[in-house]
Amino acid sequence: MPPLPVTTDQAYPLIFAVVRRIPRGKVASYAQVAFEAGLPGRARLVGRALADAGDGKLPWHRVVNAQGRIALPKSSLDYVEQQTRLVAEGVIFDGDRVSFARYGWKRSPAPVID
DNA sequence: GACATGACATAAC
DNA sequence: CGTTATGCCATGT
Repeated sequence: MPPLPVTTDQAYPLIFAVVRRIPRGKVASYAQVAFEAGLPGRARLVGRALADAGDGKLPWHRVVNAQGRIALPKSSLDYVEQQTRLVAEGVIFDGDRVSFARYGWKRSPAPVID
């Protein structure tokens, strides 16, 4: 079955709920947030949701693009804000990128069966 | 309704 | 590393 159609009014709360449970010091990609929210393939919608957010409590800074980079113009104040907040949480930038291997949020760490 | 734009992703070259 | 192309979906003109 194809993904159920969801209006943005319904989608935003789902997206925010996922973003809210990204732990401190961890990051998630837009695509991952969309996926966890039950909206596969809607990464762009996540970006819009965060841009529209305005909720001061929302840890929007823990969402970066698939390359581990901040998805904002480097010249923007929001860029600096996001980077500063991440660094404050202990995230170390490798140049302008963060390592998903070290800081990527894994909802439920898959137990390795050997 | 066509067209452009964007806090995106993926693949190909 | 880079650029281009394609898919994607909501908004604004």
